[in-house]
Amino acid sequence: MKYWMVKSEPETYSFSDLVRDGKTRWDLVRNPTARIHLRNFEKGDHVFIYHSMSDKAIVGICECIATAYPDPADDKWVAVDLAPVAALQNPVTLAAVKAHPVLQKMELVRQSRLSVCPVTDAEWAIVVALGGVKETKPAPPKSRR
DNA sequence: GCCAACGTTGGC
DNA sequence: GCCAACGTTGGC
Repeated sequence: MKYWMVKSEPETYSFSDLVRDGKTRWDLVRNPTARIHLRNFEKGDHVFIYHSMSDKAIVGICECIATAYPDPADDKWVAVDLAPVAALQNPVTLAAVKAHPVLQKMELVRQSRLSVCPVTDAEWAIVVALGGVKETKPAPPKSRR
């Protein structure tokens, strides 16, 4: 199993939107390097969600539930499907990442414009330890009678 | 195939 | 709002 990070502006699509939706198509990625990474997603890989711009923090974890397929909007590009796994209790901010001797070497810092990038096992463990993990369950079905 | 001009992303 | 970094476009 591999680890990844995808970025999104929370005003456009946030981790809480993903929790609400239960799963989502991660599409509209229009960068050649990001596409290479997306194509390497395997089912079961875990993925950090990073909120860019207004938040600038790693906020949650999701899982790849469908590997790359053509982006319905433009089949030159690809999409994957993601489902939420857990929120970070304390989002790990970009400032914290830059302040950490190991995390400051993350692709997130090295190439800030890349919207899909790999995360090493070591980086993953540190972020999870710093952030703490809170189970994110789909809303329980409403009892009806 | 090179490179200047322009566009986009995202941090500050 | 500015700018750095990177990508894309198009003239030559």
